[in-house]
Amino acid sequence: MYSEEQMSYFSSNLLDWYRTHKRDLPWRRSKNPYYIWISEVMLQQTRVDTVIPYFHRFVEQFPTVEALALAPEEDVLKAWEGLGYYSRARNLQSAVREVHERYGGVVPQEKAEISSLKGVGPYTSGAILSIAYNKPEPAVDGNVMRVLSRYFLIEEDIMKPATRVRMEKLAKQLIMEGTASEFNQALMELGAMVCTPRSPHCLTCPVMAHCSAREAGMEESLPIKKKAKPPRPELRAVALIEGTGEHEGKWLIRQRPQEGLLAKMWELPHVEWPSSEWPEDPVETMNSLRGLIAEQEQMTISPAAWFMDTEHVFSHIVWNMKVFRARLGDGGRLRDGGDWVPFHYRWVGSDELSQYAFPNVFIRIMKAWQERSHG
DNA sequence: AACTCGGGGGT
DNA sequence: ACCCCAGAGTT
Repeated sequence: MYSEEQMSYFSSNLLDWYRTHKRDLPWRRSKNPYYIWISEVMLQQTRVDTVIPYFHRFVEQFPTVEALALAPEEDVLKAWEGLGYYSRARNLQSAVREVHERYGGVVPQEKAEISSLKGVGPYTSGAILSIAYNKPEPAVDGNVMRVLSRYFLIEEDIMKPATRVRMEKLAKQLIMEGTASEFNQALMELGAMVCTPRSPHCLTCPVMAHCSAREAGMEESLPIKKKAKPPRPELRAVALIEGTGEHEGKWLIRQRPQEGLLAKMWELPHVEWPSSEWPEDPVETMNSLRGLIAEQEQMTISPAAWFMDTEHVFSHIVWNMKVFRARLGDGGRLRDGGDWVPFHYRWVGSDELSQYAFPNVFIRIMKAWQERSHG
């Protein structure tokens, strides 16, 4: 396929480069497969600098497989708060519980076994097996596909599963005997530090001499990647509900359903706006908000004033949000009778908020609220 | 193959 | 205003 010369040059030069240039990252200070596993899950779709503080806190709070297996799920979700893709945290704990119970707490070394764990896909299984156990398995992520597509000038769409499979075969062939752990990390390190998405630093690249894209002047136009669809807009009206009487000084929050977007996270009550744009008159918006909350939440509120606008961008949705301060109607009581209520509600004071895991957008709103009410 | 699932940093 | 990121699960 590719010349032996081009391949062996790549492997040996990349390895030499990595040994002298690798960053000192927290998860590189041990080969504990449990720590490697945590880091790899956190690093899915997330940058190194973002992950570092979360990794430190997480391994301190859950230092062993057993500690994580026995922890309450809500504690794990709280430790993940702000990192995003929260199913990663729930899948990780579920998988760690399986390792605890079925494998006696030892992360399995067989590809089939480790791949069967929740949240452990082709990349993560290869990364753990190679980095922690030095097994010659490929670990192909976005960095690796970018590097390989350039060095070997591969013009296939990296969004296609077939392209990743091809890259895995190639990446495996490139692993020299006994070097899997270092080589796979070297590939990713090159992608992160040198062979970057835009304006790659070819002049400092250890394998530039035989890089096919560089020779062809195509390093900036690879890899080929089909454009993602833009996120669909959603309007959402948020009720910032302040308690009265026995709930004075508290806010009303609710927990999201077990599955789906932001599963099991806590949030401020809000409704999707049934139209593609906001009314011009905020009074009309507040009246409609009261009606929607009454329909959907079986709860009467009195919206009092516009508080702020904000935006929250997901990969596939963008929430365009209007936040209103409000009080609870019906004498300030939650309806707790036989009516169907879709969410689990709770009154909490500002000192209790830290016990609950919130998506960042609601943390931003609540911070703005605190700053404005008692500066 | 297409969609779901967060959030932030780089340019 | 985009782009991308140490991806995996579901349909």
